[in-house]
Amino acid sequence: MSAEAATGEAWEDITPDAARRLVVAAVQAFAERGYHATTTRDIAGRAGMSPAALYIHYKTKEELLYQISRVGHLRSLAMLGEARDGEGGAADRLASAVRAFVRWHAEHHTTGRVVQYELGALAPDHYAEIVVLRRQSEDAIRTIIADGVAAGDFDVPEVSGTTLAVLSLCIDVARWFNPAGRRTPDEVGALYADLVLRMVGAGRR
Amino acid sequence: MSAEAATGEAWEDITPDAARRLVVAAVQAFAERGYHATTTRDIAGRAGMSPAALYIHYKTKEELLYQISRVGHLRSLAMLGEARDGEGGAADRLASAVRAFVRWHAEHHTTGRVVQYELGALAPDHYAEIVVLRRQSEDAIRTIIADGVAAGDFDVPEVSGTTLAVLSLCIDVARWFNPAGRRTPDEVGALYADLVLRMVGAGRR
DNA sequence: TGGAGGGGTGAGCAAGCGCTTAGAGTCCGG
DNA sequence: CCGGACTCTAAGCGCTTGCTCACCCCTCCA
Repeated sequence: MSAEAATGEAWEDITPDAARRLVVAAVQAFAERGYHATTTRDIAGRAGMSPAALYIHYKTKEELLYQISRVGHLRSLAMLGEARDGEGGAADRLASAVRAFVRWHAEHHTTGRVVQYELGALAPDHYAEIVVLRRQSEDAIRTIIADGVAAGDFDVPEVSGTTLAVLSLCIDVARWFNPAGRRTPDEVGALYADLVLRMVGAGRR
Repeated sequence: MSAEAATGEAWEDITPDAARRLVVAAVQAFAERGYHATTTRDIAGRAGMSPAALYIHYKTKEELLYQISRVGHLRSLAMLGEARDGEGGAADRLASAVRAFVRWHAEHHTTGRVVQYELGALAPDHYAEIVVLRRQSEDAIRTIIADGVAAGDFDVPEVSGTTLAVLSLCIDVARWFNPAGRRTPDEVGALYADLVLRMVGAGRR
């Protein structure tokens, strides 16, 4: 199945409705201001509730962040794992992975910003768990690139460094993407897929 | 003069010594924890002073951040401007710019993190000023790429998008670079310069 | 020698934070 | 109809924050 079959955004699966509204509000506030500059009063206000209501559904403010981070990372991993295990050569799979990953970060740049840039606010045990997920995502990309090199389809002098570069490109989209800008998520995805294939020297042989 | 002649790190030019120690302490604290999670007590403690001493040299906590951000951005701009105006073809100048920029972000990743990721904590007037500097840095890279396309040395379907991609690569180094890691700043700079030249299709013709 | 100025500290202020608690309202099952 | 569970609010607590102030010490100059 195509890696581009992106999982739905939103947090529709979160119940009850109040818990979902809090998560959505937290994502927006964390993305705009960062975890530490966001207050529980701010989150609750955006969700149309009192600050105390937050603690009915979540143990702490940090647990909200953890939930957002975990779900976001699991989605990333699912997307990249799907691309790695897809059919086709390494070039097709790499292009597919980049298109999907870039598009996700563009379409869900608010979630992306929280997921990628608020790691430092996680409690140590939560952080350790998230790091494992991030490592697995990195491994998925590295595997595709290594496959390409092994098959002679790619010309890559340094697989790990190149893997990091590919991830940097994809992740950083969350930082700069502007929905009001001139490029759609699909357009950025396509451009970046092409740029990445050039980086790995696909098609030079 | 070569763009790689990087300006010195450090903040040696800041006087008096106390003001300099406060800036150095602030850079470290902001890089580790982020602006909002850093307290004035934390900064002052790292500088070996009392919290009140901070206000002898700086009007507010935000002014400290602004100073760090402004100097960092001016250094970036000087570096990139120098590369743009350097001698040689677009490929040489682009490679030079990327090598210098990446190396700077690797060597000074603490400053780099503050400069690139704590923009949201700046006061509106300071933020507006910094955005101008960032735009100029982006323009420097775009100019080199446009020159390459015009000269027929580059094969770039979308100059602006590619410019953003190049900046993403360079900037993101500050986020992940680890001095204890296996790559030196020079090695990352060289790898990234190569990757960027492939991205713009230099040497394909 | 005394005063001014610069640099610094300890103590504190006003504001705000994350989180808790007592009480209220609603809904549902017995 | 009543009691329990769930959800929520108003009010508040203990603590921390950015910043200020009164005072002190040291150096320099007239």
